[in-house]
Amino acid sequence: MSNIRDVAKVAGVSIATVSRALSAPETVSKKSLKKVHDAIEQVQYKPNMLARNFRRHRAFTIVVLVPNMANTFFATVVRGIEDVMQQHGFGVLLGDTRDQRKREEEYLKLVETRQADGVIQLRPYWEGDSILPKDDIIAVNAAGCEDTPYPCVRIDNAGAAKTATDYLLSLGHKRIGVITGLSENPHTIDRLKGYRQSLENAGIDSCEEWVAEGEFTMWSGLNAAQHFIRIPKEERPTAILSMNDEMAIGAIKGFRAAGIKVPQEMSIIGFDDIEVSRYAEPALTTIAQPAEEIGKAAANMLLRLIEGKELRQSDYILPYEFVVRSSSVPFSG
Amino acid sequence: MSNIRDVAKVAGVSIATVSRALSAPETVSKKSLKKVHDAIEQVQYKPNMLARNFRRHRAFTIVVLVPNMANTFFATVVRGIEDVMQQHGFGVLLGDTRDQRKREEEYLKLVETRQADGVIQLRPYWEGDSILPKDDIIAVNAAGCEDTPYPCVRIDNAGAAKTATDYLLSLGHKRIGVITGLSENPHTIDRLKGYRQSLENAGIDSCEEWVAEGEFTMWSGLNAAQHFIRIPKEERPTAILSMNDEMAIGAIKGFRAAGIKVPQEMSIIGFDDIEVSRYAEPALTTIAQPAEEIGKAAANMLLRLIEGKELRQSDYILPYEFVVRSSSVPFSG
DNA sequence: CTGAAAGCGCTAACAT
DNA sequence: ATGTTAGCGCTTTCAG
Repeated sequence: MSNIRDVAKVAGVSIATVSRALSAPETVSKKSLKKVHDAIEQVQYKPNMLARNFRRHRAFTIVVLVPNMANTFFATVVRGIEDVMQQHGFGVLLGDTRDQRKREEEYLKLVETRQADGVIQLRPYWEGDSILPKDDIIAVNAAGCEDTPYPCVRIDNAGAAKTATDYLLSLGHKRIGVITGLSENPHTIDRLKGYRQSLENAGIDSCEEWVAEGEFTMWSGLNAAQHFIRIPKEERPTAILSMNDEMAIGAIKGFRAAGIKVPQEMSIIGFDDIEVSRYAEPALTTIAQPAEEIGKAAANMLLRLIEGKELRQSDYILPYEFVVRSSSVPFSG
Repeated sequence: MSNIRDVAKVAGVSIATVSRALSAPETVSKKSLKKVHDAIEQVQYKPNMLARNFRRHRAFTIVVLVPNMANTFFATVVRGIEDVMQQHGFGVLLGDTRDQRKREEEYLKLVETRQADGVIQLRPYWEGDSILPKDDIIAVNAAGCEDTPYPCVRIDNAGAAKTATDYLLSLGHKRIGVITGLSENPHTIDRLKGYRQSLENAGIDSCEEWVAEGEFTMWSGLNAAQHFIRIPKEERPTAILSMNDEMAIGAIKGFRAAGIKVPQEMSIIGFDDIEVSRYAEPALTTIAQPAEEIGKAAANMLLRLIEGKELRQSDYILPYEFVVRSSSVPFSG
């Protein structure tokens, strides 16, 4: 393994010149530059980034905290993050936390011990259960919720849920159910707000029976369907807003298994617009979050922060789209 | 930011003792240990891993090369890798290559420049189009194919494809189609081998028309369905083996759109057993790859290699499972 | 534009 | 069991 000294020797220049030739070529004469490059070629020099980063007090690495990498939505956000980070010469360390606080802490240590320069958190901020914000830790939240006390890029969750519910109302549905995430989850709270607002505007009293708690997994969506199936048909919602696509897919499975036709007897709207949703049977009407864009925006924010720059805004809201497909149809009493 | 020197001063010991207290506590007296820990607490010392890794000539980081992180199967393998790595104090750098060779090379540089100690490649080895194996780069292939010229953990792809085809045969199907990945993709080759073997054993001449080329995406699966739909009904396969679940899901969508009933008129078998497959309509019969286990095994292999140990075997084959669900039914001519 | 030299924070001989 | 000390490979003043 050759080092900068070997290159200097072969090139007949000082190590300082070699160093400059690599990190600030414009400050070196063409002649020296050529000598250095030839020498690098000759001794097969590969700079030791471990040494370089150490010296520069920068890891050129960030860590991303993901509740579950196998979730397509999260994976897509991470792709966006990774794309801009790699363009800027930064590596992305994967922190699949599996919803465990201990793992979050473990990964955060990478930042405290300088192995990473900052962190992007994909779990929404949760008062009383959040390891961020933290002094001396540069962090950005991606795809989070309202009132996140550190820089954040997200969509208007309440607005999106309201849009979807409004749409169901416009189709003539009067009893509209909702499948939520865990009740304390901020996404649940924000989206429930929009859902309730919509019903209220329409003069409909929302009913406790219409709310089924899930946990953002297909399995829990299927479970939630059971809840609605148990309600007598005359009182049962005729349409449901699911707070993500996974649960919507699970719920469809549940309803079909019970002989309830989707969408004829039960309209369903999802949230996120993951890739499989358009291939679901029926194709899912859903709120499309710009997952990759969210990731990119979060990455750019974090880079600015790492470079010590100011942020133009610290609650960056991206537009969502409402995508109508086949899982939602007019009410047919 | 305090350093080891500050700790030593406060504790009244030498920096060597502090260093040892952290990395080899058993070689330090209880008394010194306590002094050190108290001092660490007092000055809020956090070791600078950048310095430590530099000094130890090790990044304690690996990089994983993934063709597409948004693919659930890959994401699950990565989870397995990450789990093992984090238990061993190693970070996992994400290298989403988006099927671009340039990106692969970019990420491989992280190993050459010592920012990572090794690499796990999730793209199958491809003669003439592979950046691995490479001298001085410690690498393991995960979920790859036969005859990979560097350490590899995988399933028996040919055997799995044969199992699935045999099953279709046993259900009475005589015309059995297959949706492949790109024709040069080693997975395509290995699995096609099993498929052909099965037909041959049954004395059936496999027909070129029965093979539709996809590229492992839902969209290409839907496309492949079009191919089969164009074949006159009397000659059309009555069952299809798809080389992954995504394409199977796309194909089902395609057949349904054309009014062909799945599974009544067309049985379909997938490959991988990603989570959504059991929620598909109909639930997918499929080859279940032990994705997370593959990741864990690959991670353990890589760790041994990084530590300079020998491998017990360099082509590690894990068992697959054949999962029968509702997308495959007996032939009903 | 170039070179000499002083470390960055830590580990690992080596000596005690 | 502990301390002294010499770097790891690189960047970055500071002179020239």
